[in-house]
Amino acid sequence: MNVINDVGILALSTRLQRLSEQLRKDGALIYEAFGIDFEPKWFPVIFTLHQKGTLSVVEIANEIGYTHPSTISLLKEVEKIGLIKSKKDKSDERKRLILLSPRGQELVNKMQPVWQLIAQVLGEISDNTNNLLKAIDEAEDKIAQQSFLQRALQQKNTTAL
Amino acid sequence: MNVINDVGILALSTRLQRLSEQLRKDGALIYEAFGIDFEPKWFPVIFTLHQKGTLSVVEIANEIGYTHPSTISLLKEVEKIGLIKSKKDKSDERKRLILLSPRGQELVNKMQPVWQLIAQVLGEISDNTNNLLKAIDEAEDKIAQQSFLQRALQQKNTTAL
DNA sequence: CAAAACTACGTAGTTAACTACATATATCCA
DNA sequence: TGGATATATGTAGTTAACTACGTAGTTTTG
Repeated sequence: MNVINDVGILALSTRLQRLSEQLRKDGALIYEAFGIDFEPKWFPVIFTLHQKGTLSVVEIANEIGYTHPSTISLLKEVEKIGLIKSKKDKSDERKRLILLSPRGQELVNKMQPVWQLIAQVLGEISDNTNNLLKAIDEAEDKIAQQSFLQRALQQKNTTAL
Repeated sequence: MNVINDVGILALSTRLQRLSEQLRKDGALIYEAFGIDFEPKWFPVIFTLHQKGTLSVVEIANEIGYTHPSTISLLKEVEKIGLIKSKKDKSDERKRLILLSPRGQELVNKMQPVWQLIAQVLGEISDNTNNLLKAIDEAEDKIAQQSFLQRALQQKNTTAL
């Protein structure tokens, strides 16, 4: 992976993706090592429900930053293994309200110390001269002010490329 | 995206992935805005060939940090639109040697100023109190010393969870 | 020097996200 | 108050990575 590390900023997206995938893969192995039947990709959904209680499909999607179809398929998985349950919202028949099942709650409790350990180790990995998590926050803030595309188009015009 | 931003480090992988995707999407739009028929995902392959000249499939895969099947499918795409060509290695009949076609070379030349602009804008976005690219480098260094999994297992044993 | 092991490439199938579209219900306003 | 618009959910198909496996050529070694 020489070239891609060397071009630096140009391959930023590739680098981000690679690191993300690596962490997720090891994450799966960590749950396994603790004898917990849980996949890292379920974390956003389960943790959000743990924090917020009962939410609709779209509310969950917004919380976790995924599209609603992706969220639906995640919900299907975790519903299939019994971590959540769902019911129609009686005041709005379009909505399906999702919440943790007792088994889901139980699993969350069991995972708490593991999450704590994971958080500690991830903290260790990402806290360096430049803190990775803070760097993400800061970059996302910048993009929120003006997107990557907008910035590029502005440059294009000012430099008359 | 409240909850996932709030849990901080626990959702690191998700955050990395989200940012990566966002950059890639805007990247595609930038090439389009410059009238260049090029997809961000081709960048690692094309740039590597630009830098290194002629390489085999597996060599490219190693350079860009992808598996060789993924690399093959990328190569198929860029070969289809004529940016690269390939030939059998005569000293090792198993190998297929890949290099930029004249048209690929030409496109690279045309893209140089755009890459420069992209690099500048990405630099702007990622250079904050915590520099994102450096933070990635530092985190990957740490992982190279001892993986996320190994660190977690070590913790597990010392804390007798 | 032939069998075993290894390397390079390729294909098939999987996965986890996406976009586009469809349908049902709710809300708004002329 | 009913027709237009908006919202919530769901389905189908796409994409871009992956793993697993197979084949062909190369190298090593008993």
